[in-house]
Amino acid sequence: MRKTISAGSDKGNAMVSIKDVAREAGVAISTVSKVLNNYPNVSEDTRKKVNDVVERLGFVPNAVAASLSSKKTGRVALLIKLNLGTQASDEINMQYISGAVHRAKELQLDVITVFQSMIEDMTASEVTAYFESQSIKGIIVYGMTTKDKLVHKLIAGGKFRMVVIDAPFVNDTTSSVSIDNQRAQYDVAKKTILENHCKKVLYLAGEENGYVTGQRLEGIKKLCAEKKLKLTVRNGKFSELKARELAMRFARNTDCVVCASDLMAIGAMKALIDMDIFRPVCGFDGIILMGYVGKQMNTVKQDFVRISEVALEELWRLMQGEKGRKVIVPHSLVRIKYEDIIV
Amino acid sequence: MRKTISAGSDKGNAMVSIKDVAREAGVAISTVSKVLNNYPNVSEDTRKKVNDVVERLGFVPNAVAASLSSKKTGRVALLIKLNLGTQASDEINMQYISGAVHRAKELQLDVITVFQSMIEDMTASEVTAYFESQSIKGIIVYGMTTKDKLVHKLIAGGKFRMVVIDAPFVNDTTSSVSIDNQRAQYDVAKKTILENHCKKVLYLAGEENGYVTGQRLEGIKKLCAEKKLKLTVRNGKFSELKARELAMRFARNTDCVVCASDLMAIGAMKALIDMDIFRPVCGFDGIILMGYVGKQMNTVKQDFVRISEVALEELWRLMQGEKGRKVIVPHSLVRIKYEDIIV
DNA sequence: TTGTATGCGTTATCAG
DNA sequence: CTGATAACGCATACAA
Repeated sequence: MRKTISAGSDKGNAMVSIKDVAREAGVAISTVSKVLNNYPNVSEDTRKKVNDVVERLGFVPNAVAASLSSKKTGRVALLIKLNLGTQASDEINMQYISGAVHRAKELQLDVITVFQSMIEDMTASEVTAYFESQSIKGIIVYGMTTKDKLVHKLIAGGKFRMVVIDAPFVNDTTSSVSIDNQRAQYDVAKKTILENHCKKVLYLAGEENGYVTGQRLEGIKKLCAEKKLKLTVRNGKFSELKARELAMRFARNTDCVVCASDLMAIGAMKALIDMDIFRPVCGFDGIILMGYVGKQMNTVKQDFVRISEVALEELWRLMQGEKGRKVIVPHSLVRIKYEDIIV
Repeated sequence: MRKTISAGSDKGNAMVSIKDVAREAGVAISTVSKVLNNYPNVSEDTRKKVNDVVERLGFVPNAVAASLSSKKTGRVALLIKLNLGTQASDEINMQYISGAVHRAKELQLDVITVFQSMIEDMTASEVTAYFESQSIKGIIVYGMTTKDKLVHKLIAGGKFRMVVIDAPFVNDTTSSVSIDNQRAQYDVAKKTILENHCKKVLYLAGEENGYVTGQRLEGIKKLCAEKKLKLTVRNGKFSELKARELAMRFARNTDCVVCASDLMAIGAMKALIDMDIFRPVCGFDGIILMGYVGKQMNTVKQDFVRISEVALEELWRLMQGEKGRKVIVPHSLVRIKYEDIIV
C-alpha cells in the first residue's frame, strides 16, 4: 500500500517492468504493450485499467529493450565536426546539439553524439558496422565538406536515413536542411552597402570545399551585378587569420568588406582597426562573439537551434518512411552589440 | 579473399550478429561471447578461430543487446547545464562533451547527453524512472549548484553511479572531479599581484550557490592574509554585466581586480577601458574569448577536456564496483593573447 | 574447454 | 478484443 520511496541503498530494487504492470493490472504483457503503443484493438476499459497501473507504478518502458525488439524505434547520431578550438564553432555546435537533443526527447528518439575525429580513420564499412552496432537508424551531419568522402559513402550506402546540414544532398533516404545561403548573403551585403554607399566591395569567401561557399558567392555576385559594383573576391577559408591578412592587403582599395563568416568579419575588422582605417564590414552566422569586437557589424543571424530541431524532425520523417527533401529554414539580419549580449 | 565493400544499395543485408560468427566459426554462441569478452577459459585455438571470423565478417557486437542482457555494461548520461547563451559556457560545455564522448568510445561506453532544462520540471522519481528507462547506470553532472535539489536527490537515491564536477560530493557511489580551486585562485592572484606590486585588491566572487565559489574565495583570502593585502570582496555572480558594474563602482580605489571567472574578468576589463584607467585584472578558466578583449590577462587554464575524460574514467571505475573518491586534475596559469588564438 | 539453456524487457505474430 | 509465444542479440550459470 505504501509507495515506498526505498530509502537509500537497497540494492536489488529492480526497475518496474512491463511484466509488473501486466500482473498488477491482471492482463497479459502483450496487452500492456498494445496500450503503451496506442494500438487500435483494445477496449477503453482495459486501456484505462492499464494506464492507471502505469501511472501508479510510475512505469516507463525500457527504451533499450524496445529498440532491440522493435527494429522500428531507432536511435539517431549527431555527427559533429569539432574545429580546432575556435569557440565560434563551439558556440554553433552547442546550439546544434541542444536543438537536436531537446527535440529528440520530445519525439522519444534516442540520441548519441559522435565527433568526426572519432571515425575519420575508419573505413566506410567499419563506420557502418559501428553505427549498426549502436542500433543507429538515422544520422544528422553537421559541417560536411566536399572532402568528407566517408559521409559521401554513408549517404550512397543507403543504410541510414540521413539529414545533412548545409550540403546539397537529397534522395529517397536523405534530406538537406539549411537557410537560403545565397539570399542571405545577398541581403546582408545589400543592407551594408546601401547604408554606406559603397562602390567597391571586397568579398572574403569561405573555404572551397564548403558547400555553402559557392551559394554565398552567388549571392554577392548577384548583388554586385545588379548594383553595378566592383567586386573583388578572395578566399578567406573561413579563417580569422586569413581574413586578417587579406584585409590588410586589399581593404585599402575598397569601401567595404563582406565576409562569408563572422569569424572572418572579426579578423577583418580587427585588421582595419589596427590599420586605423574605417570600412564597413559584414559577417555571416550571428555568433555572440561578434559582440566582443568593439564595432558593430551587420550579419546574418542563423538560428542554429532551430535548424537542428528541424533537422531532427526531418530525420524522424525519413525514419517513418517518407522521402527525402530539401528544407529551408528562415534567417534574419541583425547587428550584435556588446550591450545586447552581456549577461 | 577480397574484402568486399558491398557496393552500394543492397537493401536487405541485416547486420551480422554473434550467431553468424558462431556458425561461421563452427562454435557455440556462448563461446563467441566469451572470446569477445576476454574470458579466461577458452583455448588459444578457438580464440584465434573466432577472432578471425570476427575480423572477416567485420562483426561488431550490438551494444544495445549487450546492455539489455548484461546489466553491467551500462550507459552513462552527461548532465549539462546550458547557460543563457553566453558562449563562454558553450565553449566549456563543448569541451566537456568532447572529452567524455571520446573517452567513452574508447571504454566502450554508450553516452547520452541530457540538458538540465529537459529534466528540471520533473520530480526526482520521474527523472530516476527516465534514466532507468534509458538503461543509464552512471551520470556525470556538470555545473552543479547548491540549489540543484534534483541532483542532490539523485545522489542520495543511490540508484546511479555519479561523478560530479566541481562539487564536493563523495560516497560509495559518487566521486568528485575538479581542479584545486583554492590553490588555483591563490596562484593566479599571487602572480598578478606580484607582477604589479598591488596592495589593495578587489575580488569579484562567483555566485553564492556555486560550490567552487567558496574554495576560490578561500584562495584569495589566504593570499591576502599572507601578503597583508587589503581585500575587498564583492559578489559578481559569475556575471559579465555584474562584474562590469562592480568594476565601475569599486575598481578606482584598488590596484587590481581578481575575478573568479574569465567572463567577469572580461566585463571588468571592458569597464576599466571605458573608465580609461588601468588596473591589472586576472580571470579564471582560460577560455578563448579572453583573447578577444584587447588586453592580456593572467588566468587559470582549466583543461576541460581532460577533466571530462577523467570524470568518465572515474565513472567507469565506479561502475566496476569501486568506491567513490575525490579526484584533482592539474591546472596551469596562462596569458591568452589574440595572436595565440586566431586561426 | 565447450556447449546448452535461460533470461534481459519489449514488440509482433498468431491463435483463441 | 485478448493472451500465449516467439523473436531481438547477447551474457552467463550450469551441464557436459
